[in-house]
Amino acid sequence: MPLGAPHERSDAARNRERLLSAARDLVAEFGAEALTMDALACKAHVGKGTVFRRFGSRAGLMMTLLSDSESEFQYGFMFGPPPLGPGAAAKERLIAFGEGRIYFVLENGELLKAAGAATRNRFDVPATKLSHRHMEVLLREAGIADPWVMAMSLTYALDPERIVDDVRVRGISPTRLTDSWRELITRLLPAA
Amino acid sequence: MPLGAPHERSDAARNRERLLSAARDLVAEFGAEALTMDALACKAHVGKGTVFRRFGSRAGLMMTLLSDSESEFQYGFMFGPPPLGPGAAAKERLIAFGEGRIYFVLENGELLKAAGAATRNRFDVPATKLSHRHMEVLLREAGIADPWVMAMSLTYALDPERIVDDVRVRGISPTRLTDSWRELITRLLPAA
DNA sequence: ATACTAAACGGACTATGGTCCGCTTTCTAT
DNA sequence: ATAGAAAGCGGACCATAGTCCGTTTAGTAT
Repeated sequence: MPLGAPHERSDAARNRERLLSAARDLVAEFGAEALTMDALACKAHVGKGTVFRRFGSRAGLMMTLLSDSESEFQYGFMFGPPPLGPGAAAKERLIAFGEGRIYFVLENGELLKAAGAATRNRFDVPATKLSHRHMEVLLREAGIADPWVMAMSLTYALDPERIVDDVRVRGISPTRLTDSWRELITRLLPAA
Repeated sequence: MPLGAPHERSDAARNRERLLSAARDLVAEFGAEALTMDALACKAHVGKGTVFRRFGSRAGLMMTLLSDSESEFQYGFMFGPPPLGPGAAAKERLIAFGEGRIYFVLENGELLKAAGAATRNRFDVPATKLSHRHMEVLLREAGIADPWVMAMSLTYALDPERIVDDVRVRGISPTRLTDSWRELITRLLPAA
């Protein structure tokens, strides 16, 4: 909760816990795809309006559910050891970032797809902004002319829907994805 | 209509015309985003079931609406003059393809976004498959190790939602997009 | 303790994509 | 012309995300 928030009312806190717990149960049992807001409200013994006030939307709920694992990955590329974290060359860090991202998506794919779908402006997701900014900085360091736009191209190349569907629908192995990502970054940033 | 189709009944043909005409009117007047299937059925004086039998889904309708301009673009990169069409080097053709695609998306953005949204497996869209295949062939010709996967990365980099939002929401000029695409392909395929 | 206020609550309501199925129309074979 | 079959039709119906607003409740000031 943001600083300066006046005080969270006790009933609000209680309902938030109920909702998160019920949501985790439902996702564990039936998968994120199958979670409906009505079912969640019902299972948490809470009104539907409460669900939406708390999370804003289905996508917001999914992002909340993701935030722990997401924070962990973010910590990894911002403060962790090289080659993912600081200390390695931009090229190595980008390769490691893409590989990490691909495995992260494959672990949390359902949640990520659900968080991205039905969100206008997927880019408004804070985690997406942070990833984009990270790649932008590395690309600038590596001498790319328009790092902002290039980072956007790479962001979409790592789109959760793309990764999940490649692997689960089109039968591409994760290794092929990471190998191809490595080839992409290697050719994009040859000077090392 | 595909060969071997037994015969299109006259009432079916009449309703198809009515629907297409009504759909074009609605898109022209209110934009593709705002088109609802109920409104379309009503305006065409046709039942809702008829709309869905004809087009399958909202996305299917949008694809039908797109098919003329899409065919034109497809013709351009398959049979048209170089550098877009055959006769130029793979690298030049890829650069031209991306540029053409970016402008095509900016002209038909609403329809394309509407066609892609709400479609599971965006990749099932035939036009997308064709574009992917085209890039795959060019990438193989240029010596990319896994052209299928790389073509998928580039497909997502040219995602309609991405292009439209970059330009219309995030204020990036089309020129920056095409310049960055050129940089991407140039670095990706240096041997020319 | 009481009264007051702002926040939270809940569930009926709306919007919209998509499905279902009994009825109608067109075509064809006789 | 007639009858039968297959295709087409329409709109009631369903599922689900998201909104609205009158009611309840937790904190606070007296």
